[in-house]
Amino acid sequence: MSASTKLSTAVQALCVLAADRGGAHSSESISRATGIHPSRVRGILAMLAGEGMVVATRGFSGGFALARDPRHIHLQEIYCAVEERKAFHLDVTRAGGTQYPLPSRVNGWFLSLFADIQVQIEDRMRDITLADILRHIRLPQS
Amino acid sequence: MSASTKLSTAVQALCVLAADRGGAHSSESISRATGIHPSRVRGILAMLAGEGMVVATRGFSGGFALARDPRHIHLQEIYCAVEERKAFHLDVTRAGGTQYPLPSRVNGWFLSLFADIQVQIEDRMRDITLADILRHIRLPQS
DNA sequence: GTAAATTGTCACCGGTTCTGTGACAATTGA
DNA sequence: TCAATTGTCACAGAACCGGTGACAATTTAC
Repeated sequence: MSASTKLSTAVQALCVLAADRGGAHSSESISRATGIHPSRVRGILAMLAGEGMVVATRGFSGGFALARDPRHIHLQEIYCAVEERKAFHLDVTRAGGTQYPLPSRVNGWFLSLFADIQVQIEDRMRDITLADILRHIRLPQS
Repeated sequence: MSASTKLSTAVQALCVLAADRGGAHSSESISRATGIHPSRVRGILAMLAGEGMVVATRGFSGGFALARDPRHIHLQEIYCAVEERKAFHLDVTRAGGTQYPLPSRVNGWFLSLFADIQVQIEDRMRDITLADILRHIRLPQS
């Protein structure tokens, strides 16, 4: 994994919110715009709300809205909010201790390399804002 | 996922081969050094043999041996040989055509971003050779 | 105060992928 | 001829992911 589809889903939902910042959008309406199941929309936007990118209000006429200007929402934030596993994940649980020194040495080296690459990727994503994405995909304004 | 354990396994096996280039190493002996199942060793080294990094000889006193100097075996080659899926994979099969224009636009944008990142990662791996890895892990010479 | 709308969250199912393992044909040298 | 070895397939178990439904908690409208 891996960048799963969660990242894409999150960005799609944010695009809907950014396209009309007049009021709150329900998960139902976001689902109509994207084809994503409402429960999934709620689950993913709840993660973004937990990181302060989105404001979620319950109850009648509730829904989701952007908490900030799209120019100040960075792709790296979105990525970190929805992806718990790193892009390059290496399972080291099976590196059998001292019996096999080679696997643990190699895995240790890989872990530091992957951490390095991860930083590189996140730096790259830190330079991309939601406003940039909106500009590139030329969202058909509703 | 995505850098699976296959990459680590491949590097471990190559380290064994590089540590003693005198003769061929059987999958059995590589298994003893790494704890990896012999069948798995064969499967992964067969991929590397297909890309010309390793020479595999069948029959009595057969086995695997490096085909080149470790200074000329690059991590990027190993990675491409064993990993069929890209690190950043995005499943776009579910982007439902014209009914939902937003998902396909966002996914298209992501695909190009991920392709870019993939190039960055592979460039990084192209600068690392098997000899570099051996130096860093200080392989206990047999 | 009651009802409706909405989020938050959990649980379940089905599909896919990965790993570990065994088995066996093909090949090669003694 | 026989033993050793690769190449390759198949199978099971685990883990993960996406899709879906259900329901409690919360808030507004009336």
